[in-house]
Order: sequence, then structure tokens, then C-alpha cells
Amino acid sequence: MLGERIAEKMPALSPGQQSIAKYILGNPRDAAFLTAFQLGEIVGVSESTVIRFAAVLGYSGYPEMRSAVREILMERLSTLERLREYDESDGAHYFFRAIDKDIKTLSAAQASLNTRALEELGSMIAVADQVLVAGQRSSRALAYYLWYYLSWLFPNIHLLDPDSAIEKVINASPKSLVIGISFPRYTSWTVEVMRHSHMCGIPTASITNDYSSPLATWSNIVIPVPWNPISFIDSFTAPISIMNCVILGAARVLGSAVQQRLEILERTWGENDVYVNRLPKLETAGMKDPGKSQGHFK
Amino acid sequence: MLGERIAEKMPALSPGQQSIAKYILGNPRDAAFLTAFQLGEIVGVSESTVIRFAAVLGYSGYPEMRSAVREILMERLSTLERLREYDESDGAHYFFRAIDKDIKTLSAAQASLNTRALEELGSMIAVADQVLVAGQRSSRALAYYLWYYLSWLFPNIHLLDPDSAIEKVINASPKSLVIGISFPRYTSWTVEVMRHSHMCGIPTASITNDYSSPLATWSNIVIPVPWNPISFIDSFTAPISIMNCVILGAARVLGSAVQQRLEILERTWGENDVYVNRLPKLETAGMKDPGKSQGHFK
DNA sequence: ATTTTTATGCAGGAAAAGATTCATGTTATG
DNA sequence: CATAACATGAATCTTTTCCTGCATAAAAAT
Repeated sequence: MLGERIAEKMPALSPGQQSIAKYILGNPRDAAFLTAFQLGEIVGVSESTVIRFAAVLGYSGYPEMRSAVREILMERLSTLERLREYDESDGAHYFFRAIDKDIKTLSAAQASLNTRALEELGSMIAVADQVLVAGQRSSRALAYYLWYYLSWLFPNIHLLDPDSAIEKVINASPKSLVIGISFPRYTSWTVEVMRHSHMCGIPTASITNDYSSPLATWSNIVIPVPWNPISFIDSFTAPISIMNCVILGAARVLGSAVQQRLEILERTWGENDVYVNRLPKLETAGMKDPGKSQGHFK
Repeated sequence: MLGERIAEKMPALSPGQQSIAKYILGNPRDAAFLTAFQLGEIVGVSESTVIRFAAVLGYSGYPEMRSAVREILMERLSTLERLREYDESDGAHYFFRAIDKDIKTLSAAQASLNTRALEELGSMIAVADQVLVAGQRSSRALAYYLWYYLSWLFPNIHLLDPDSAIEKVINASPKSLVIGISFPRYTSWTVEVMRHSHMCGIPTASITNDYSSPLATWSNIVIPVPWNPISFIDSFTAPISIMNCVILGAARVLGSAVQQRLEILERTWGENDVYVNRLPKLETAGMKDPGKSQGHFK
């Protein structure tokens, strides 16, 4: 398939060819109809380069490559057409149904969104001396996510872990904020942290499935998130989306300061090579795969 | 639009032209790509007739008419893609818009889902001696999530961290599997882990935004996930949903063994008070029938 | 610093697709 | 039956699209 071919050759491609590759992957709908010349014009490259690109990918010529693009496009179209009908029928693949369930949950989450509560949580985060985020087991992924992004914006965000949680809570000032995250079946540890914090007079917020959650009992503010498990997994698709809202809500309070903060982060990352800034080069990439026997994975 | 033009002129068309019209209306998906000659051949008519047909409909030439066919085709595609897209009224609260975007991305993810790749990844996970999951920074939340649930089902799942990653990769058998997770802007560390693993001859899989990702270069299998940042956040809503699919895919390979494994876990959790147990709401939500392939969803 | 390799665009020719003309056969009509 | 109008395909011409050789400039290697 085209995508795989490109992935394979990507590092071996010249700059101009890489931009062609990106365009095709990003706009197959347009690329499927363009002539070599037009495509070249769009990505700012000569017709020749486009044609050579097709050759490098192993196609006999540009038209053949374009056919490949068309194929994936048509593939997609037929998938979508199938999708439209499957709604209630069980014919659909279970992956589709899993995602479908997530989409429905997410819609429900949007519908029942309590914007006031979210905004309030945002300002609580922004004004707190420090924020402690508590979440264990599956919810730890959510807690981590929230902690990670809030750390970009605020200096005193901590992700609680079982070893040091109690100490951190005890030492927390009354102007701190504890955010607990848990869903059925609620983790005892998280409930304990919340209870303890509340007893100590520290403001608490919880992100949980609804007001009847044991977390809610010990919370000053509750963000309920519709939540639907898929098979044995507590699908956290909707909660993640709500986390985004929480982060946005907090960022909004900061106003233009966010921009500056992000710029500083950006600069620091650049200096420390945190992110990749160019693709690996050919001589390493092009070498034959160590196990030709694994070729069938591609 | 093309359809109306044809309907309008239909009675005035010659027999040969009518069959052309019929074919185009019935098979726009193919017609969009055919040359005048090919189309004529299929319908059993000469090239000339096809070209005259385009002229009769008022187009300046055959290519122009074909563009019109393409347009209705693409129109259809985008309609389908927007099927679940909500009207993004600008007046809506930014929280709503954020979730909207997530829903849209998720729909796109569902549409472009590569079920074959997912299933293959599932069996790779199931048969591997050990699975190493690599993800840093924001993607670490995803890596954690995947690691956490896979740990329920498989004995040798490890979440790599910067301190010990290299050693773990070096000591890994060729029957291991390394799963890398990263999105733009790709974390250097994750790319390095993948490169290193691939060099060592260890099978690798990556969950990333696109085939053009640097991770894809070092991967035997790639799961592309549409990905859309919201403001400065790399919203991971869609990727989380795909993680569910990966987990389900792996669980499916185990078959009924999943059921037993979950029961054991359940018992152990009960004995250790991992979860709160006083609420009657302790329904084993979603824990039923995890092994059955069909019975998962309603 | 010099040589080699690589990337790229330009120009011209080959091939494909499109448009037009013309001859043939068919149908309709007086 | 004869004529005219029309539909059609083959052949021919025109335009577009594709491909390749060559020159140049940039990057890499020595």
C-alpha cells in the first residue's frame, strides 16, 4: 500500500520529495486527481521531481502512483459508505463499534457539560498555591495527562503517588487544591486522599462519573463525566476530552501570559533537543532490515 | 450540478449517449477516473460519442465533465466524513468547540481505521515474549494506559522509562515487541528507542499520526491515528480510543482465557481492598463476557 | 579547498488523451 | 421510394501529460 511504501522510503527521500509525500498523505483527495505538473506546482517543486518521486517509490510511472492514491481514496469512500449503514446492525467490525460507543459517550459528555463548574475549576487551579493531582490505576493515565499539561502553565503542580501522598497533603497549605480522578469501581486510595485532604481543610475537586461518586462526598467541586466502559476497559476517551477542557479553562485564566510561557518552553525544548527536528538520514535508515523474515509485517 | 444537467437533457440524448449517462450516474466512482476512450469502451461506444456527450451537456470538453463527476464524488465523501460533525456555531462555548473537534477527529479515526493492522498488532502482542511500551511527555499518558490494561492480560508488559530503556531493549529477545507512541512534534527519545530496537532486530510497532512519522521508519507495523491538537494541547482523545482497540485486539487473541484472568484479578482486588466496596454500585461494569468476540458491545 | 555526489529544474521529445472532420449507415418523413 | 436529418465510428489533427537527458547549484565527502 502507498502509505507503507512512503513510510519505508521516507528517510531516503530528498527534501522536495518529502514535501510531496506529505502533501499526498495529507490531501489524498486532491492528489488523486492532479497531474504531475499540477502537483509539483502546489508543493513548489518541478514536474520532474514529482515524476522521480513516483519512480523512487517503485512505481513504473507517475500515473501508476496516482492510481495507488486513488485506490486508498476509494477504499476510504467505501468504508465510509459501509459505516453509514452499519449503525444498528451487528455486521460492523468490533473496532468500529468500540469507537462508535466512544463517540456517543463523548456526545453525551458534551451535552451534559457543566461549563460553570469547569470554569470555576479553572480559576481554582490558577489561583491555588499548589495543585495536587491524585489518580491511580487506570485513572492514573488521566491524572498524568492533566498534570503534564498543567505543568506547562503553572509552577506548582504535583502528581501524587502512593508513597508520598499523605506527606504532601499534610504539608499542603489551605490555599492548595487537590484534584481527585476516579471512576467506578473507585480506587480506595484516591478516595482516601480526597477524604484526608477535605478533613485537613484543603479545597478539593473531583473528576468522576457523577455526583453519587464517593469522591464527590469529599469535594468542593465536582466535574461529572459520562463514562462508558468498553468490554473490560474503562474507556477514557470522554474523560480525556474533558481534561482538555479543564486545561483550557485554567489556561484561559492566565490570559496572554500563556503565550509567553509557551514561548519559553518552546525555546528550552529546542535547546535541549527534546523533539526531533529532522528525519533520520539515509545511510542509517536505508540499511536492509535486520530480519528479512519479518517482511510480512509491512 | 451534473445530475440535473443529465436529467434535463436525457430525453434529447441519442441512444449511445443515454447509455453513457446511465453509466456515469450508476458508477460515478469509476467514471471519475476514466478517459474518454475507456469510458466509451466500457459502454460500448466510440470515444467520439463520449466527447460529444460532454459537449451536449454544455461542458467545454470531456475533462471538464469528468471534473464535475469528481466533484460530486468528493462532495459525497466529505458529506460522509462530516456525518457526525456538529455545526460548529461560532457562538458556542469554547469547551463545546473543543469537544466538537475531538468528536470530529474521532469520526475521522473511525473512518480511516486500518483494522487489518490493528488485528495484526493484537496478535503480535499476544505472541510476544515480552512487550515494551515506549512513550514520553504527553504520549506517556497513552503509553501508561496501554501498559496498564495489557498488564491485566499478559505477564510481560513493561513501560519503558528513560533510565532503563536501553538496557531493557538490549536484553530483549528477538521475540519481544516494542511499541512506540509519539505524535508531532516527535519526542527524540522515543524515536531513538525505536531505532535502536529495530537495529537489534526486535519487532517494532508504532502508534503515531501518519506513515510519514519518524517512528514509522523503524517500525514493522504502523497504526496511523488522526490527530488534532486543540490550542496548545495535543488532544489525545482519538488516540485513547485507538488504544482501546489495540487492547481489545490483543484480548481477542486470548479468547476465553481473558475471562479467567479477569476473574483472578477481580478476586485479588477484592482481597486487597483495591476498590471501594461499600457502594452497591459495585456492578462489575463491563466485566462480563470479555472473552467472547461478539458479545462485548450493545 | 577541491572533488564528488546529490538534488533539482529546464528543455525537448515521446506518449497519451482529447477534439475534429469526414464517411457511412440508420431512421424518420414527405 | 427518395431525401434529409441524425447517430456513429474511424481517421486525423491538436493539446496535454509524461518522461528523459543535460546543465547547474547545493551538499557531502575527501
